[in-house]
Amino acid sequence: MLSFPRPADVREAAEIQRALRGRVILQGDPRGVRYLAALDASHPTRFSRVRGPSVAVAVLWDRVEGRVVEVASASVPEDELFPYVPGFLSFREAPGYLAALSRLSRVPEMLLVDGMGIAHPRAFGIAAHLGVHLDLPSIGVGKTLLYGRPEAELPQEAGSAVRLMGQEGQVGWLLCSRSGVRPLVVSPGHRVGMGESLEFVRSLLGKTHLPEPLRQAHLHAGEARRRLGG
DNA sequence: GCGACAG
DNA sequence: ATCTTGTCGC
Repeated sequence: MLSFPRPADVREAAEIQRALRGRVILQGDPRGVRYLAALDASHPTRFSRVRGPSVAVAVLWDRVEGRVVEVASASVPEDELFPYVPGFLSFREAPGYLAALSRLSRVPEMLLVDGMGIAHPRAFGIAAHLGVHLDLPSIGVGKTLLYGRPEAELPQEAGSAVRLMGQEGQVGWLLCSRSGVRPLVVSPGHRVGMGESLEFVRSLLGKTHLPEPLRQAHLHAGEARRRLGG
């Protein structure tokens, strides 16, 4: 697996993003995908009951059976982590995800990542970065907005969506996963079309706020981290 | 200069 | 991101 360089600072990180963003391909149809990996991480804070390392999780999800088939994780000590800076999440979380993915017994056909795809100030959020790095189709699903302006009033009805606009056109969608909840921020990462990214995430919605594979990844990440912390 | 700011 | 019971609304 290719190395994932750690930038010395935020300026260098932004240079890396600008150097790689041109590789993003915003076309592709993931409807036939069966095995995907959902990625989420759990970090301790000074308010955490449990101290210890951060944990990154890759959940292998079977879209035909609609269930988790495998869970892999990797722990990363705080002193190895790039700091959290909005706009630079990939430099903090991608190394752990790459380690977790390498522990899966099968290479997923695509990635579903907790965070942004191209709905990002430099059009290169963590889903785009991981997709380009691994040359895999990827989609970002965020819980709050980082970049972009909704084209219309926020969607209220379950399954409805509005376009999320950047300076040069659409960068994603705000998708209402359940009636009355804050919409999800859905954006293509790599090798997936704009409309296709929305349809794909819709196909993974269950009865909760997050798409089921990401919800499972979130649960497993928290559980794994608490297990390590004692 | 001011506000905004994924996890 | 984390902690956390009950409680209110679709």
